[in-house]
Amino acid sequence: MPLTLYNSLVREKQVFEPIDPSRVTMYVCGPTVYNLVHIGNGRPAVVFDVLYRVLRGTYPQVVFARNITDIDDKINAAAADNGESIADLADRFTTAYNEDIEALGVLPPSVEPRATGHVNEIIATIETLIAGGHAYAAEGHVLFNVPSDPNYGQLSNRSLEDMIDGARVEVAPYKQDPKDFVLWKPSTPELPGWDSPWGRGRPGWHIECSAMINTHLGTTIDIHGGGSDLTFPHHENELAQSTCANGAAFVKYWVHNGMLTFGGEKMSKSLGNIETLRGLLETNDGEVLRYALLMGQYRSALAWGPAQLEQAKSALDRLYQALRIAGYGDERATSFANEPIDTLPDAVRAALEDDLNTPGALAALHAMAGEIHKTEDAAARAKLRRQMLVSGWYLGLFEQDPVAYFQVGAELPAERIEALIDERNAARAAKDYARADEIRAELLAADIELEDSREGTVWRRRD
RNA sequence: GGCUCGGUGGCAGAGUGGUUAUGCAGCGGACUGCAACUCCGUGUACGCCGGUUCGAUUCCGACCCGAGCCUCCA
Repeated sequence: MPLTLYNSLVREKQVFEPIDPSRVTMYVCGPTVYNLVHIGNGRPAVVFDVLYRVLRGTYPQVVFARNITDIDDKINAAAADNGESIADLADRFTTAYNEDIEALGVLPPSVEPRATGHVNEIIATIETLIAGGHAYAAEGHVLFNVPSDPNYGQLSNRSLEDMIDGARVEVAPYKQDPKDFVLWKPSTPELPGWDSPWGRGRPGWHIECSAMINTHLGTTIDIHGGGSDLTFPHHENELAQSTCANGAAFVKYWVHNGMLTFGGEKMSKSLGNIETLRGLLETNDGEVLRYALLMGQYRSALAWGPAQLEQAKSALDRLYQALRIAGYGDERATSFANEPIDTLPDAVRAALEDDLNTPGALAALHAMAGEIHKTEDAAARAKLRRQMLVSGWYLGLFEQDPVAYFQVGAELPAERIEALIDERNAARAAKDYARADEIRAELLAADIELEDSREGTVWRRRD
């Protein structure tokens, strides 16, 4: 089965056929780094990480760029508030972002370009647009002339007339057309800025991505990803700029992830109903958060909340439980890094290749876990365990030792726990159940739970 | 108002023109000294109304409801 992806541009699922199978290119919009990211920002990081893993398992070379927007009015404002440079502020939050998504098991992209590192390319792109009659300078600004692009609106599927109706923005006097958008804007002396043919200023948001894609990936790329809320205006504008500047097709497959909802509403900074990733990581295993993000198909809105987190935790526990009893050795999912996609169990592969049906893949994983429990055969268990771990690599799960998964963070030292277990088992052997239960209660008071089995007693941390 | 996408059992969430995932929670049972883990069983789910069809949750139409975008937003 070939990989299919839902292409937002044509609004249907398509078979993925790369422009050049020897070099697949993907670009995903990363964060604007002016504060800590929230869990909603974690969704595209995780979703496109899974896609990256699938592509890597299928094609010999995948160039994946995920940008950092490090010049922006909010960054300027935050830096001014803190009395620090925008570079220092952006560096801090870039580091924080990478730490946070690493905790979600997200692999580093091939390249992580920053807007401020591409000002020359941005200026060059703007000059090309001006030369081509697609942009004009006015009062220190440079604007993209929307009517110069006959295809404008194709991605977000709206006509120019539609846009005028809903326009909620004040029309600046220097705009030739109300829909024109900024490529370059002037900076006051106290604001960060770069010299340009139009005076000292800074780039607009959309042009960064166009310039960075050109620099790192090429004029026409296979996949452009990002949140569905970026479709308009950000991606529509990128598409217009790049197509007009390059005179070539820009993106073959536009892929957009749906939003996280909290209490039925979109989780967003403006509504304030957000939870920072960092905050969630204080009380939750990153893999549990990742599992929760994978519980829904990436295009759908996904409900987020404490109940969903509990569900994710219980479900992931069940899978780790199966890995544990299957005899784990030293193998983890990372032991199977970059295994070709044809080593995946059919059900998992079929699900992932069907527009990244991660809930389907997780269901297949649970089926494997059930089989592990139902068989006594060590070879069968080993095979199933291997299948689970390979699947885990593709999903970015099972990166922990299955015993450690249940034990990290325990209040008591392992030696103390083991000693109590030995004492309890001696009591059980002597049929002194009162003492045995006393010990178990003592451990439970320290949030340590015991599991007895024929192979002996194991302990786990209770959450 | 325009453009999208949805409404599936208590919750989350796949999927399919007929055999109706999966997980969490609940209930009953097995296992266990008791638990835990695990296993087995259990719930006449597909917004509403028509239409097509031998048969629709799945296709078509209308309606109701919800979410997203149209301003920064993943």
